[in-house]
Order: sequence, then C-alpha cells, then structure tokens
Amino acid sequence: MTDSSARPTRAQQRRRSEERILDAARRIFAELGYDRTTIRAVASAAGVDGGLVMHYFGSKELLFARASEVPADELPGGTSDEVAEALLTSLGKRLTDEPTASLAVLRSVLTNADAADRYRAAAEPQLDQLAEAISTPDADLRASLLSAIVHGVLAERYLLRLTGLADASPEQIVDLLRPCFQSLATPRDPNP
Amino acid sequence: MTDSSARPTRAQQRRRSEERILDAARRIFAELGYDRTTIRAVASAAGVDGGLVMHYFGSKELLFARASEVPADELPGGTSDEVAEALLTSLGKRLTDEPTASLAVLRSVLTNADAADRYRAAAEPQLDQLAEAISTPDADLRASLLSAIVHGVLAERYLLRLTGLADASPEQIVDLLRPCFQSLATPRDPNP
DNA sequence: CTCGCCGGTCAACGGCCGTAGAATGAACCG
DNA sequence: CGGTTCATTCTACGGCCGTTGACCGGCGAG
Repeated sequence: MTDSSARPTRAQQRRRSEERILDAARRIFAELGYDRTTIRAVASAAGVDGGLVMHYFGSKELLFARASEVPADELPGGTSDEVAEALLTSLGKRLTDEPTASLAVLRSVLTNADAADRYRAAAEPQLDQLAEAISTPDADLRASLLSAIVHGVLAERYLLRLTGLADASPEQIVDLLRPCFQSLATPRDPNP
Repeated sequence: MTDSSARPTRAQQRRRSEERILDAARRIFAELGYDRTTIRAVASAAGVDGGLVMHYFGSKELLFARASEVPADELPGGTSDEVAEALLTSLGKRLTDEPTASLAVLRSVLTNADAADRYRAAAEPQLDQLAEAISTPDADLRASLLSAIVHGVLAERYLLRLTGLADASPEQIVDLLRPCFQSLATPRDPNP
C-alpha cells in the first residue's frame, strides 16, 4: 500500500529531508571547508531550519562526519602492476566524476584535525592492503607516496585550480602518471 | 650611536615586536590554518595585546598575507634532467628543514580562497619556467603534476601525518620519487 | 625641560555561530 | 475520535571573534 505518488509518509519525509541536508552539507563543506561552513547555511541550502539539522545530526561535528563518509572504493589486490593500474583507473574516475564528496573530505581533512584522524584511520587498512601487494621492505612508504600523489593531483586540480592541471583531460593525466605509479608499485623498472 | 646592548630605540622595539608577531602568526597559521587562528592567540603567543596586531597589520587578512609571504625558492633552468634533480633536492630540503613557513602556506592555501589566488599568481611564473625547461607540448601539465606531487607529499607527511610517510627519511623519499620526476620531466624514458 | 609622537594596553561593541528548548501542527495508532 | 509521536520552526542565550577608539606612559626632538 505504500503508494509512492501519494503524500509521503513521515518516515519518507524524514529520510528525504536528511538526504537533502546531507547533499547540501557535502556541497558546502567541499566548497568552503569545515570552519567556514555554517549550520545555518547548510540548512538554508537544504530548505529547512537550522534547528532541524541539529535535531537530526546532533552537532556540526557529527553532521560533518556523516557528510564526509566515503564508500571506500574497492582496491582489489593482485600483482603490483595490476594494483598500479587499479589506482590509475580509480584516479581517472575521480577526475571525471563530479568530485564533490572527495573534495569535502580532501578540503576538510586538511583543515580539521579530527577529520584528519578519522580519515587516517579509514585509509590505513587500504594502504596496508596496497603495501601488501607491493611487498617490498619499504612498501608502506611506497603506498603512502602513491596516496600522496593521488591527493596532490586532486587538490591541485580542484582546490588550487592550477592552470594546465585544471583543464587537462583525465586520460592525459592518467597516462602521464602511469610510469610514476609503475615505478612506485614495482621494486624495479621492468624492461620487457 | 646605535648601541645595540643599550636600551633599544623605538624603531628597534617596533621592528622587534612586528617580527615576534609574524613569527607567532606563521607558527599558528601553520598549525591551525587561517580560520581557526585568532588574532588574540597570535598576539598572546607574541606576548603583546591583540590591538597591537591590528595597529601594525591592519586586519587579520593582511597579517596573513604578510605571514605567508614566501621567498620563492630558486629554480634554475637547464636540461630537463637537471630540473628534475633540482626539484628533488628542493623537496629534500623542504622535508628536512623546519617546514613552518611552507605549512602555513600549504594549509592556508587549501583553506582560504584569497590565499589560493595569491599563491597561484606567485607560483605561475615558476611553473612557466619549469614548463619551458621540459619543452614538450604538454609541458605545462607535466610541470603542474610535478608541483602536485611535491605538495601532495608535503601535505600527506605534515598535515595528514600518514604513517610510513611521516617517519621516512628525506633521502628515502627523494630516491623513490626520482624515477617519477624523471619520467615527468623528460618526454620518454631514456634507456641508457 | 617640554610637549608631541608613538608603542602599547584596555574595554567595549556588534556580529555571527553553535546549540538548547519551547511551541506548533500534522501524521500516526489504538 | 483522542492522544501521542514526531517533523519542523522560532526564539533566544552565551561565547568567541574581528575590529575600534579611548587612553596611558615613556622616548626623542626642539
């Protein structure tokens, strides 16, 4: 009997409002960073009152935590070559899609100490997995460097909007970065 | 005459206070970013009153501008190989020295839109110079990528404090990054 | 010596922000 | 139908911040 075209039930309405708030929050956190984002601005962008945001999410900190949850993209293991290529396609996707969510995380991680802690905790297992695929004594450093390159490129493209990087095609970027990723993911440059 | 051991003249005293304020500002901007840094905190760290900071620098924005002036490190041209190596040693230095100034810029550029604009303007000539040394059609993209890698590594080491990168030696990092830089600075991988 | 200049302090204002809590009215359930 | 729950709004409080302007006291020039 849940007629979706009829007047929405209360639960639906709530979910809808929460989603609108989260969308607005992601957008504004991404654009402004944690500190400059105000609950009132998020609420107004979502078309609700600020009190409702507090009511649903408890605090600005918690709203941010929910807004910057990221589904932890897959990073299938395999040979180091495969891992490098997987990283590259993941980067390519993040350079193509609307990167709002990534940006909210990125900008806020660099702004907010708590966000940095939470992000580090979330990223560490992925980095460990990456390091395991590389399997050299300095694998963790190599994995961290790969992560640093990915984030550096995203930040410089979307946050700093550096000319030459802001308007390059994802494919071009990925192609130029491929040797980098290979040299970091594999102990030595393999000559076929 | 100007006996430096005697009681300081008024001009000396003023310069000294300004310097203390700027030092404190750099430290706190680097640690907290633009928004979370308060004029009162800077003043208190410098041992003066907040009003004095306003009196000398006019506004928080202007104080930040003065505190984040950076002497634009040398980037001598040459062959692309030499440029890559110069970038690597520059990075090595920034990984060794107390990176307070770099951090203030880095953190604030990612926080403050005006800071980003100013930084982009300051960095563009350097990137152009770099691109000129690379001299391929996509040289500007290559130069931007090199810059992105440098900043990504700095950010991930000092801002995010990623394990594996935070406690690696500068030499190790530079060595691992060398193939990356070479592949970006030279059109094709040269096989000796 | 005197008086103006200036380094420096102090108290206050106005604004914005996160947050709390009461109030309202419509949806739900028995 | 009556009571309860709940989505939502409104109002207000307390705090912190950037900024201002009055004020003080010692240095330095005439």
